[in-house]
Amino acid sequence: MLRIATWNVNSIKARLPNVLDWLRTAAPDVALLQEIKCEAAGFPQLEIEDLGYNVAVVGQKSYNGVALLSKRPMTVTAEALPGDPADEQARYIEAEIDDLRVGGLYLPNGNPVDSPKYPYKLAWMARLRDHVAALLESEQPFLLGGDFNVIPAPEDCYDPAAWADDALFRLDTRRAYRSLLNLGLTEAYRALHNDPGAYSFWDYQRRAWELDNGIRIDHFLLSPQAADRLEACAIDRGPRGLPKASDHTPVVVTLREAADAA
DNA sequence: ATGGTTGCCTCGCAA
Repeated sequence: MLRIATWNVNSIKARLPNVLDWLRTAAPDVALLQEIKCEAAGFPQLEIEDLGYNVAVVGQKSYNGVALLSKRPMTVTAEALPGDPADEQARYIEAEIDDLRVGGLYLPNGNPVDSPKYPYKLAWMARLRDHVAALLESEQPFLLGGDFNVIPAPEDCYDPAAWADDALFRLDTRRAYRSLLNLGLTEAYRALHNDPGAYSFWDYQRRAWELDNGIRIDHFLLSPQAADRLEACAIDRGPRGLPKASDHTPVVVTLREAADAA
């Protein structure tokens, strides 16, 4: 089995004890981290390597930033989402691990929707769609994991009406997300569970965690060849309830090995 | 109730 986690840690420096504890106990084979909020030189590489991970980082000062951790050998295949060389935001990292292509992403938030941030989000999603189309051409199994900043459906939100015009839920956002899925991808959690209220993010404000006012925005999208190997997908709410928690909690997908595929 | 919280490394911006 291959277990892959995604977690928006909201600053790797502020979260290091929580992240190290979770990696030790959950011990995923691969971990995709978002919002590390530091440059590659400031990433706590040694502490994570001590847990048995190879480390690849696409960093940025203060904002964004993604990392890919793998206990197995990996080859980095991309350090930016193709399609806009002028885009300097650190939001995408991709590697080959065994026969699997793994992309870790931090999709733009997009709020406020009447600012340039929203068109940037939609443009980023269009670039992601183009990149997925290219990956599908190869027929190599692949998986995208990360903070998509997209609430796919009303059951993924504690109060859909309140979020109707938010950049994470408005119609144009969900339309772009569906057009990505319609290329032939499988969203791992929803393929295996039909429970409403399975959230991955709770705002720091307004006692959102205590009231379970959450949203589900951290996802795994699988190519057909990867979806054939999908075994499980789970949200680990544990880390969100600990002191000094990130506002996101980890999601873990389990794939059968290539040799075990049906 | 246009509030509230966290992290960046500033005295505001992003989420």
